[in-house]
Amino acid sequence: MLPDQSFTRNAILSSLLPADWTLLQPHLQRIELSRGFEFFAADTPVEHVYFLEGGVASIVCECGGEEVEVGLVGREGFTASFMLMGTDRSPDKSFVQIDDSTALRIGADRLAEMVAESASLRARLLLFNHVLSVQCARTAAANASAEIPQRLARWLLMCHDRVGGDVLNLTHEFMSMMLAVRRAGVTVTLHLLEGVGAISARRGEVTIRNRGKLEDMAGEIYGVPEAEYRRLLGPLA
Amino acid sequence: MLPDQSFTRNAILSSLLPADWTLLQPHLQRIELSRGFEFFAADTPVEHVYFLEGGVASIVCECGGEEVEVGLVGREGFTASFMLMGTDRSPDKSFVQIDDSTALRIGADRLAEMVAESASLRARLLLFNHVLSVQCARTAAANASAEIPQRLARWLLMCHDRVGGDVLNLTHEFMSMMLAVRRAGVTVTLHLLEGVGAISARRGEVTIRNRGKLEDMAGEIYGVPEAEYRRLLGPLA
DNA sequence: ACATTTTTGTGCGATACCGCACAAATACCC
DNA sequence: GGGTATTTGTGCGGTATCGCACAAAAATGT
Repeated sequence: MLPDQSFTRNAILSSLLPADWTLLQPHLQRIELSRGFEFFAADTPVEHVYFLEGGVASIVCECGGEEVEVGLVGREGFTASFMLMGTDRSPDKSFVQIDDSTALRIGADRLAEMVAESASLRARLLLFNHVLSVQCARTAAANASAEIPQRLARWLLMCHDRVGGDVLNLTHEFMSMMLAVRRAGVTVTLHLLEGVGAISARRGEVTIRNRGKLEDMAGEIYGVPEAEYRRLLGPLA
Repeated sequence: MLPDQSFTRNAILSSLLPADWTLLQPHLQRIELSRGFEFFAADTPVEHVYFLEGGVASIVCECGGEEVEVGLVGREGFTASFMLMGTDRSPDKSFVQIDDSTALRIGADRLAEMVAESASLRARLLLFNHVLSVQCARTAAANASAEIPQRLARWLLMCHDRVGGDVLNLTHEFMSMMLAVRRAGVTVTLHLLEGVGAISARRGEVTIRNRGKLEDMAGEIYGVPEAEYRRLLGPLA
């Protein structure tokens, strides 16, 4: 059966008013996430909204043949937040980046109805959308002015924030696509981070060894969206 | 006195339902925009929301000493759209980039009340917020993968879309800050665009001569947010 | 008319990153 | 256990962009 509110690891769901939870709960369905699954496609009506309980979802722009990541969501939020704005689609797309987890999903139309009814539910979800906007703005700034080591450190930190442990299953190739840099550039930068003792890397796997050092490496480009989340939605349980 | 709905050049206001216009109209105040005026500051409660009737507002991140533009708004929208998400502040800031125009402003608190009351008003404003998010995402992608000529062409097009005529009053220094590139880089790139016949430039002034050529130069990185605007909010009058 | 400030043109050496290419290492499959 | 596919390590030449610096040109002030 479906979990009690206190037993989902999704931070938004578990912070809802009991009344709003009661509204949603009957329509939630637990789904196993698998690598590469698409939450929504570009310019296509979205079917479900997913409240992740772990793992990471990427939001990417397809732009000139390549895909560039513009957002990252985990159990602190949910996918397809644009549906709160009154559109059923977006020019971006989103997919599972790190799996090994579940999500609770609900039909997008159904959620839209409930959001229209309950102002408190709406308010909670809109706050997360704001945080996601801030994250995207910071990504734009980082892409314009930061160098690869800073950007990669920031990106690893954002993944680490959303995954249970310290081990991230990622290939260099994949990271290079997300940051829109050369694969070989990722390889040498990972060696740099390894040399400082911030991480250790093996085939298809990055392990966070020292968050502090990663944060030092990222500098000012990491932290603002995270602080905004805590300010508006509270600390992650 | 204040204008009739059909006489404001702001596209959002003039597309509102008459009932919503009646709600807002008594609280709107017309303001002359002057270069550098701040619509909102970082991490500071916003006082007013401005519906521009011309000119351009920049939204920028302050990040590591420098300012990077992450959004651009003109008479097609309004400032401080984050207030729709239930927050009174944001880590970014916004100011007048191109003046010579007016705006209709309303107290942010008052607008928040009205948005809470009127679902139709809320819906209209939220749609613009979505388009702004798409713009920001595209900016993030462009910053990651496009070169200066493409980025500058895109930026000039976005300004051109929002300003009445073909003349933009801008210094190289200012454009270099917005794109987070070297001032000298802007100078040579403007010469490049001039060489192709896309623009002509004089001290503190860029004139658009051939939009088509600018669009060719920008390529795929221009156009998606603009199409999303037309899809959801219709063509600009 | 002259001095001052702002803006633009231009050049030079450094460097971060690219595209490409290929070998080595590691996982996978039959 | 041997072949295949994937992932990673590494190097080389090319280029976009940087940081800096300085002079020319254009506006501004008195």
